Amino acid sequence: MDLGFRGYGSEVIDGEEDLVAVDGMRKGPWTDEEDSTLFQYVSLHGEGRWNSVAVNTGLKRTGKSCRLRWLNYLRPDLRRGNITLEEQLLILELHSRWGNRWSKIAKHIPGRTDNEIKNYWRTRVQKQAKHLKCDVNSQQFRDMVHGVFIPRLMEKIRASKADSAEYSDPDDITKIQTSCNELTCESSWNSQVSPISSLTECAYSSTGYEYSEDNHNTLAEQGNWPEFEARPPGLSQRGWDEGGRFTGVQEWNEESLRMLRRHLLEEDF
DNA sequence: AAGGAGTCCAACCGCCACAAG
DNA sequence: CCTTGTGGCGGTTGGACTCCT
Repeated sequence: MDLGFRGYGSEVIDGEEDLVAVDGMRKGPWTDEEDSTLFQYVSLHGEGRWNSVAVNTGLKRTGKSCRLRWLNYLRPDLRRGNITLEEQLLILELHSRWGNRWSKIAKHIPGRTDNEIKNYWRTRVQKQAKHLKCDVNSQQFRDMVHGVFIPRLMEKIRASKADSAEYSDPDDITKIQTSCNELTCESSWNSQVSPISSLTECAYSSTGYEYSEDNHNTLAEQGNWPEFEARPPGLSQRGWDEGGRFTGVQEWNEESLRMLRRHLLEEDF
């Protein structure tokens, strides 16, 4: 059965004894035969009761292992291939809201597993944070995500869409903005989605303003609180400390943004 | 060509929540 | 209430693969 697997080591012959746990259950990479057995069983009987899957099929795998293999690899609705720009955008946005709630994030990205998203985050995003000497869980990094990574992704999406007939006018950023907003603010999302972005909250806190709808509306009416770029007077002009460490939203200015963008271009994030 | 370093990702592990008995 | 079984989740690991020197 060819399911288009891209995994490695689907046939294990040598060292087979290393793959058998003390309870007689197999461990390690799945063989094509095991995959086929599990696939046929779940296709026929549906998901759930994973321990009974192992019992009824004769697979020497734990229920947990069967469940994981199905969810992360055999499920027919899985998408294959690289994470797209739009998916990256969603991951960044959703992670900024929910943190490491991988399964919750995965539910909003059709065809992608929590494992895939988690791997993407750890290998790509955390690497960036490490290079920038920035804690991935810090407010600073969240600021960077919203202030630089997301705009950069949106620009990339805009550039790629500009090649298609759908977005024939490459200068029309509004269309892309709308497209991205649709991606990140769909009404189908559940009510736990924050009405304001963490970026906005952060921008408020950096000024000493408490966020409230009244405050927000007043400032918006005055036209001086558009979003991230709105930086109240008197804040530092530096975005980096002496050690090359990124220092956060209160330090945003043109120079710090240029430095960060240059770094990202070099890294091709 | 070789081998060391870095990357990617499938799979495992431990913990937790929840339901049933 | 406990205990046990089960499924789900996030963190971590290990090995194949790729890149770089």
